[in-house]
Amino acid sequence: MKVGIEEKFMIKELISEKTAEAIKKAAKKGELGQLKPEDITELFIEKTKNPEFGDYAVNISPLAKNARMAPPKIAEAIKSYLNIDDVEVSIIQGFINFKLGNSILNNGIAKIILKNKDFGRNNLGNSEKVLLEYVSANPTGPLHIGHGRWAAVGSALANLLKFSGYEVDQEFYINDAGNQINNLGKSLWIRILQELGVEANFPQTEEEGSKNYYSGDYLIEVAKEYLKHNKDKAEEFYKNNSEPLNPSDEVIHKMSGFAKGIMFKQQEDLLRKFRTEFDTWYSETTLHQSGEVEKTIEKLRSLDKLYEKEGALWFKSSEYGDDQDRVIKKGDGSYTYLTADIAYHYDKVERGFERLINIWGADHHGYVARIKASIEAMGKNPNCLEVLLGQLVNLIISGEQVRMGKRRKMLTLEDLIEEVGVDATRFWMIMRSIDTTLDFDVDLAKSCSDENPVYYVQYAHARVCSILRTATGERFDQDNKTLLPPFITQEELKELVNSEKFDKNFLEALWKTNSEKELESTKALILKLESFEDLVQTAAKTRSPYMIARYCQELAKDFHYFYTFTRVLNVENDVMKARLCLINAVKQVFANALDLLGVCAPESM
RNA sequence: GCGCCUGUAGCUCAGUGGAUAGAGUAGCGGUUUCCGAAACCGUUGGUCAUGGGUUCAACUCCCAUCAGGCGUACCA
Repeated sequence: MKVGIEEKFMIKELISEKTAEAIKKAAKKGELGQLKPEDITELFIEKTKNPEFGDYAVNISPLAKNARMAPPKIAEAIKSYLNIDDVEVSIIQGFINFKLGNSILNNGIAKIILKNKDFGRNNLGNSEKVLLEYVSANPTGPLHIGHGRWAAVGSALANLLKFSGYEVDQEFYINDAGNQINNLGKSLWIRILQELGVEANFPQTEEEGSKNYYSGDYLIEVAKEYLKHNKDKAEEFYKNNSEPLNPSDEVIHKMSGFAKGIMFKQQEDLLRKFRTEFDTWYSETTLHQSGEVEKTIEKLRSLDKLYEKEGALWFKSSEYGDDQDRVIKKGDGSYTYLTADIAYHYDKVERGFERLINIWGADHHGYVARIKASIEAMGKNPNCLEVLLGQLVNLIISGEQVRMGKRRKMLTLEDLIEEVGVDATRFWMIMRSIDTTLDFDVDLAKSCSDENPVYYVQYAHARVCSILRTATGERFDQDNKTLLPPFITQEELKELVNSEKFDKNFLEALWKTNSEKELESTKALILKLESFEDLVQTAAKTRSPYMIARYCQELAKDFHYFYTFTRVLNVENDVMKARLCLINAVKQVFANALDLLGVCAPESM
């Protein structure tokens, strides 16, 4: 079956277009007072607050100013030109309300069956080439919970943007150069010495430089791994480096190289397990080695954006809105972190990406102005860079807040996933707007109870599947002790939702009932399903995967409500078929939505 | 001091300048001979931090104040 006109449009679009037409007609005829057709602003179609009013509504009060008429009169004038098939139009004060008829609702289901996996897909992005960078952790230790939030949100956002017609590349910038990497090497050296039985300790106080070491236990394993293959080498190093805290550059280099290799591999493996897949792993070191960093400096120099002061080289970022100028090359001749980052972002633009989206922790927000300044200084449009600043994560364990410290003992992302599972962790990480500090309640996320929104959603999906299984399974007749044939065979069920030959007429049976509850719950469910398309666009536009998570909860709610009042099986055959088709649509929408989140939609649980 | 984020029900959070500010959870009271009760229904609970301003209309926009978080490096 081909997609008919009715199935092409979202209900909101349909109402919006028809209303705009009606307003234009009324304005042309001079029935809207002073209002001219060009005064018409974008109409805001909303769901009604109260179902008694109808299903959708548009508030025409904003037109009152230009028209110089009372809102109810405006509404009356517009209404007389408003004619939408199978939609009842009514007026209450400044609102025009729309009540949808059955055939519009049936079309909503038909659209889902026809579009299937592509229901919700749209072309908002218009193939814009996006580089989405997130996580970008230092390879100096295990990923922590905060990284987990960006991994979950970032990968979900990537899915969402792709679904909305953007061409997305996901990238992880490996901060594998600079001081922290040296510190990592020095720290590993101490662990290796300890494994060799040498007296070697991390500095204990800040004065002694404890901040410059990674004293977490995880390096013990790395030290053991190193010694497995390089024991002789380590002993040889020790002969020439008797002071544990002052190894030679050669030792530091070897140690940091080994450690970061292992750390990076661990991060990569964990992220994959967490369903976060990057297209590119971009190493900071390669930026230095390829001369990209030098080239960037030369470019800025040639544009007269650099100057020397107090033995350092500065970038005039304050010319572009930054609070102050920034050091590009330190007094000791080395570069700051910013320098490579400028080169990196310039490279992103040079690679042909039209939009750069970064997810950064809020603790990096001071960086936004400098990077934007550098993009502008290099002659590109700084607005192509969108930085999504996410607030941090607090862990709640047994009702108490546990603060994360990088260099102390901590709960890593791996531990969390181990305890809570990938699905629950992802859902919890995604379900809040990134503007708010996330309280991650480990006990709640772990609990397989009604308190856990993940299971609430997954349970709804499993319930749908359970009905479908029951529908096609043989039944045992208690009274006669015999087996009855299934309600419907596998083949019949498949035919019912076959998008090739789909005939929506049989959906009329959904409305045969006289039960208010059945009608109401069926209608609410269909409206929720239909609204997914619009929601995806809003979520993509505002870069808000959390909206998808909320939607899943709402859909689950509407389905459970439907389930409670409306039986699918053991009803008249044509009604059953129509309802089976409806719950198939529910299953499909859950699958599409959960897929965007990277959360499983289980058949049973 | 300055900058960014936050402040909405006991708790965790939604809310696009528009109708009586919503959900989950907690509390209280109910619902299962019948497709999965990991569910559902009802009910209690609000000075939308405070004070001004703009607007026909403000939780929403602007200003100030208060509170919390995060920044404010020749660290990354």
